[in-house]
Amino acid sequence: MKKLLLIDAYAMIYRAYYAFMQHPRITSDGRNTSAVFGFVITLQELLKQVNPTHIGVAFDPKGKTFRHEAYPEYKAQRQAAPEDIHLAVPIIKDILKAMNISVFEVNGFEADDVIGTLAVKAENMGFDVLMATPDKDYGQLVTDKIHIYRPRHNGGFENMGPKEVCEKYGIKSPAQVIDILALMGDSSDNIPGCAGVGEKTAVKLLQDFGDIDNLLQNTEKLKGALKTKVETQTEQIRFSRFLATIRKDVPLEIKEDELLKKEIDIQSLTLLYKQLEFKSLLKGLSSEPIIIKQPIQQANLFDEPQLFSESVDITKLDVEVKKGLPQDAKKFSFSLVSSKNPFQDLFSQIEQDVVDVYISVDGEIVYKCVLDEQVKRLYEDENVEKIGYNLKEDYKILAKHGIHLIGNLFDVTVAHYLLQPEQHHEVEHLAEVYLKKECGEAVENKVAASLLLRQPLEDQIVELNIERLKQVEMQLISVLAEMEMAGVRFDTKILREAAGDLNNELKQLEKDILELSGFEFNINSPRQVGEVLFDRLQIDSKAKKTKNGQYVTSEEVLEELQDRHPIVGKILEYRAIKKLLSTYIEALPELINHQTGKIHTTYNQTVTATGRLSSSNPNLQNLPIRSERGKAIRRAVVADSGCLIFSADYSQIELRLMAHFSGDDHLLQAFRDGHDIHAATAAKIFGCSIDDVSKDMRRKAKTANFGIIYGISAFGLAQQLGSSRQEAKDLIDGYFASFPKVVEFIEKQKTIARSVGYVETMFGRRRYLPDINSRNQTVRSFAERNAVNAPIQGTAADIIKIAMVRIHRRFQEENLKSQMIMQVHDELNFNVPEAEIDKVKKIVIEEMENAVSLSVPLRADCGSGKNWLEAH
DNA sequence: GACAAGAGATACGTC
DNA sequence: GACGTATCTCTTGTCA
Repeated sequence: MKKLLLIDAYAMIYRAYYAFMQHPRITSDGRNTSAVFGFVITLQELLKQVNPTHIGVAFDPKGKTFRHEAYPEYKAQRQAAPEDIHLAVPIIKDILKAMNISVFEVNGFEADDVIGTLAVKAENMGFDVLMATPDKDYGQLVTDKIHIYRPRHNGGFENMGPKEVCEKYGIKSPAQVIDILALMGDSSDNIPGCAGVGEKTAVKLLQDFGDIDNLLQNTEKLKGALKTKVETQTEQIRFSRFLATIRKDVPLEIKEDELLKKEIDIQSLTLLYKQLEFKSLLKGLSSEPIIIKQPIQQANLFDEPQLFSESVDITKLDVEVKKGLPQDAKKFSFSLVSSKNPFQDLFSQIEQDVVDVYISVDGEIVYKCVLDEQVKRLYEDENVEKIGYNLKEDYKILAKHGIHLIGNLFDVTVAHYLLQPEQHHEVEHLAEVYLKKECGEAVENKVAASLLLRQPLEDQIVELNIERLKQVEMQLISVLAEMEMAGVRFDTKILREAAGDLNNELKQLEKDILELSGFEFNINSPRQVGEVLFDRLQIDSKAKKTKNGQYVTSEEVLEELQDRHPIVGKILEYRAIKKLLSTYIEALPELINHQTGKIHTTYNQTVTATGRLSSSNPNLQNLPIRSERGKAIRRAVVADSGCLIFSADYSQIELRLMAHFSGDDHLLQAFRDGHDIHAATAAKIFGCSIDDVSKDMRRKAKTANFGIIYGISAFGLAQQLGSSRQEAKDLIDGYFASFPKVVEFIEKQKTIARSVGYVETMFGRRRYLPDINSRNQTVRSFAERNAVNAPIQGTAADIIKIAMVRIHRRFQEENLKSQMIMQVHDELNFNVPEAEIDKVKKIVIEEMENAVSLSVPLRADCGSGKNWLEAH
């Protein structure tokens, strides 16, 4: 198989150069080598991943191209390339020469055109072609045999064939990329496009008309402003298409043996790398290890520069380490930071010297060192406590390098989260508050600050008597890191099929809605929907408005108005489908990591006011489950081959906590007897036996139970029930009469909050409620509801965190391959090899149900299946 | 004055 | 009650 890798040199150089903007690479004599270094790293990564048989690199020539001749403004707005890039180009060419890689540069043509021509010729000669470039314009060249290899922001590359290109824009053939660009324009290339037309409109026009020629011949079919825009800019659109078209007929010969990947000239390359001070790259060239002695960086920490003026040889670290270990491990605490590394954006596989490791042993001197065996030994020493900030990120980066961060962790952001959950937790901020010092952005300062912050934070933790909670949270850091790394597998086929169906439905609905209304408007705009429904169609004379004078068009409002006009139901359905498509079905596949094939969410440990986790990028804690259509998404969450998804969730944990906290006899008894809690609640409120509870009674009781936990008002309850305020009030009165101790608990919480200004969970996690004595009733009521809800929601969070830590430990102890992959507040999900199912089930249920002892039993339900939906 | 980036609103998915 | 994300729309910042 002949495989040709073509690289757009400038595009890659720019990308690499800017990736280093924050922390440029400067040689000892002051040269900025970021562009060269970044390019070489990218090249190595490409060679490693693609393993091509043939390779070529294309440069843009100096001077004008045929596009400039036709259009003087072409790329005119572009700033001149930074001097460092100019200087980098000849060096990069030297490196390529030493690597025996052919360079192409054709006067009058850009690199795109050269690559386009080479790609087509090579395809005809039987090559598979990969074009390495971040530039989206290349999409037009893609065929079955010619793909784009596009660097991803989170590292790695995305292989884009015709399918991916078409999916990206929602078009039918890659050639349409030209028309998209011609319509929407491209500000970086100064392709004018059609003013007022962006990507969305361009795609829509192409879906309707196929191509630009057809569009321009049929402009009478367009309406309104869009019609005017297109008709007045016909020439510009045609010309934009000319500019956007990559040429495939550049006069150049393609010689197979020139492209052939050859041996590199190690001698020349070694010389170049030495001049450039590329230590890690040099290391990769020779088989002999190169010992690097690096002076620590100067740092002006807390305006005491004299501490840092002396250069300390890194080998001194060796001495320090031995001195501190292991007799007096406590004294030797240090911090590691690498989370803000600019390289993370570019690569997931990070070169050795790219991870900056900063270590401090006393909060004064900070060592910058190389990630070597010695450092690895430290990290993996369980007797050494690791202090830092955002340790979860560090844990993951180190894991990529085969280093396992073990021993006690102390993350200052997590510690502060326990003390002041709703404040900022950035080290910079903490340094100001607790150390009264400016810390700034510099990593070395933040490292030192972390170390100095440990004691004051620890003191406060002891003062609040929440050491246990601290221990749980600190142990949770590595559990979460492992979960994030494990990732969640999605079956993209299921998502694609769902996307197809739903897009068709959406299109039909859009058509219906616009027809029914008789107006052209954007259904995605709540404002426009409101205007159409209430101003034009006048379906409700006393429509509610928001504080900004806009009509309210929420689901809740529209449901009330369904009978007034058939358009209302259609809009609701449109919104439901649009939500599924844009938030889940179309967004999730984009987040799949190409190396692992999985989605790696981030669990935020220091975000919520109550102690819950949150999940982002994507949020896996709000994947649909209630609607039938939405279930397809959970069906797409699948196990690895040979594995099952195992799911376990706490049954009614919050109501059980209410029973425990309030000590209400009926609630306690109902849980001890294992009754259906909502039916039991209904029986009590309505004064009948549990067998006589009707569906409607149960529904009301269930709503009341929710209301109690959330502390919602009679008004809110009425909304939930869809009943009158009086009826809701009667229900609440009935509830309170039936469960007097619940009332007592609620009142007690409010009293506590009023007197001390905060409430606590069972484990002492605090939530401060400064508004509890506000004279504004709305504000005060909100705080009062928090006084009830926070301890319940927060204790539930504490409990599941304890369970997670214990389960993770048990998995390790018993050498299981099973992985915890998701947490959804009261539910844990696992990827489990089939042979381990029974063991896992036993461990998980045992640890969840025994995480804490309450006056009611804690129950966890579970199930397993090939996908998440089945496991429920 | 045009465009991009950011902020705020609105709506809606979950527990 | 607790979240995060998509989208629209308006405001603010940047640059010519």
